[in-house]
Amino acid sequence: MAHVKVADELCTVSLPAALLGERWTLLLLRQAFLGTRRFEDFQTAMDISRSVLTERLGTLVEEGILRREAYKDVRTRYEYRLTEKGLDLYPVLVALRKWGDRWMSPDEGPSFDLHHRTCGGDIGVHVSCEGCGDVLTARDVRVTPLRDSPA
Amino acid sequence: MAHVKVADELCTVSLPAALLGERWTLLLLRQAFLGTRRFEDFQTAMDISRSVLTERLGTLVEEGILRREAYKDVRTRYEYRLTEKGLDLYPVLVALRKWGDRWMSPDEGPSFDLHHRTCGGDIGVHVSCEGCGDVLTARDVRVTPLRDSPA
DNA sequence: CCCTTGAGTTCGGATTCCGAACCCTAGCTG
DNA sequence: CAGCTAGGGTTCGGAATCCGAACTCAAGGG
Repeated sequence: MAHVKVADELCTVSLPAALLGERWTLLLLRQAFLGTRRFEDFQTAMDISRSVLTERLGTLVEEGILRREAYKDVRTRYEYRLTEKGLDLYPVLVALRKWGDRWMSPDEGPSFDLHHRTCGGDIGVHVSCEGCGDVLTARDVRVTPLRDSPA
Repeated sequence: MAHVKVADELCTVSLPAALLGERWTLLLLRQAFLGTRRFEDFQTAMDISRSVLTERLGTLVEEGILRREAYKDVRTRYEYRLTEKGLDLYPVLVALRKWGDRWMSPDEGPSFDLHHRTCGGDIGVHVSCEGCGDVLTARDVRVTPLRDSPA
């Protein structure tokens, strides 16, 4: 995370935003959630330069979002797999996807579908109130500064 | 969106990922959702260079996520406000925040709280099945490629 | 008139990114 | 066993971005 200074006002939005808002990182995670695991596969799927890929994979491993693991195929290979922490980013990616479906959908429609593995239903993401259960939008939420209010 | 080629495999995850995964963009949106609207306020709150801020605000306006509007204070000012399309990114930001709370929380805890405006309850984001209503994780979801399967 | 403020623009130097070439190790091939 | 190939990187020079600081420009204010 080269530009963590970007988020030096320690905040639980800006820290992850600084990490994920780095070129390629979100794309890389998308690819990981689609099942890509090997260096070569990331490289060809995303058409990213090898040096930058090395670096990004490295940061994500450092951050504990991916785990680098050797395994025996016909010979020793390495794979990058999502950790618990990484898998926990799923809502972010799905939210991105839902937004993309709605606002940036290419004419041919999305390139893959998501369904509930057991019942086959569509997947959704919702911001909701843990108290009353209502589904909320930005306007229904009140922000309360806790420390030195940010400007 | 300088590096849209990054996402030329047209996909409703990679398009937004390429847009938001650009340095500063997510931070800028966080700031916008916190209520920042003016050039100067963004600049000082995020400590971003003015030229890059100009450019980022520009792309977000082009993309229809922000709207630039003149208004009369003591004199004519400009503000950048979230459009409908922009507001609709809220789940992404909240998902980021939730993940940050869980995995990157600084010792002092988060710097602001979110509550349901009407009932005061906590805010959550969940991936769920629109069919059966279950809350899902990445492992509960099946991916079905629709076009040329991406490697 | 001169000063200040908001909102940018411009510019030189520092970073980061890119593509292409190179390296190293294991297994296979003959 | 010499040589070839593939996966997974590293290195390098040039191109694209980013940064901080200074400059611009218009509208009030004193």
